[in-house]
Amino acid sequence: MPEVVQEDQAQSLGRKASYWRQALRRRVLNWFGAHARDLPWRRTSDPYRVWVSEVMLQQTQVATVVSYYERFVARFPNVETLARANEREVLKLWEGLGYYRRARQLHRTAKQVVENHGGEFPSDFESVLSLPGIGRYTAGAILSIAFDQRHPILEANTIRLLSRLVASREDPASSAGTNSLWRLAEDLLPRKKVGDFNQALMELGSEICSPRSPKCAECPVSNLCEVNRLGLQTEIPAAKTKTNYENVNEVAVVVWRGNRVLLRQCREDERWAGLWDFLRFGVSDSGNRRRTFIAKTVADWTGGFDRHHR
DNA sequence: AATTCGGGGAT
DNA sequence: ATCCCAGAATT
Repeated sequence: MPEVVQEDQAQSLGRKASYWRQALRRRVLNWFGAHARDLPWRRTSDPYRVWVSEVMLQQTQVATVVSYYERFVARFPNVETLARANEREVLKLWEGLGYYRRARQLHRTAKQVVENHGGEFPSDFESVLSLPGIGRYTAGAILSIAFDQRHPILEANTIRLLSRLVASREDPASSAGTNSLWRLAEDLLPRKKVGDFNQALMELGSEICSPRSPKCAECPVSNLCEVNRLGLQTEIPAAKTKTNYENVNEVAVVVWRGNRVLLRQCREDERWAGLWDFLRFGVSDSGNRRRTFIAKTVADWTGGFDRHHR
């Protein structure tokens, strides 16, 4: 019976995947137990402090955050003291960290927590997610670390780690790539010690599974890792497509006739496709031939003003 | 989907 | 020099 055979294969694959996940959870957690760095925010499960650390750590390296975090929670030991502070002082303690919107939103959120949640940091996902400056990553991190709730996380370290574990060729920056990584992160979660597990993945990504030359020889999950098996560490994840900025010198010519102004509609194959613009010229080449060309083009367009204007 | 927000660490 | 960092919000 084909159906029975298919069922057996599916069950077999399911058992394999289940074994793989369990082995991975166990090894990741054991490794973390032995190698976790002693970071100040790991000495507490106070949701307020976990929250402060997570916001400070957004796009900011651990080494940079430590001293800022310690100074901040010393001055504002709980959500009430932060809510009562004035914004200038909060910003002053943030000075040098960058992304200053985070400080303002942290302050706003503290006030909201006092106002709407009786000063107790909310513990349900939707409430936390709705707070200013808290997205899917930060909400999952706070709830898993502070309350051991079963929420996945996905950020710089685990994007790299998970992409390599399954040798994903998808671009992690694309929405499809991001979606499959979130799904994987969710599949991997253990039932207990979720916060430890999430932190362990990040620690592993940061300390072992580094961008350029990952230390696979020291990695506790190297023999569960598809990239390691294939030797594709330098290929995966795909390099970020860097936005290239080119300096452009342009001159725009504004031609008036009465209360009307001359515009042209950009071709589909140029920048501002389909949009209306002044006559615009690159001036990287400022030689005479270029000037002649510009003068002639302006004359042509000006001559046809009545046909082309809008 | 692409940009913006930033200062500093790692290579 | 260049890449990258415990992302979120906006357009």
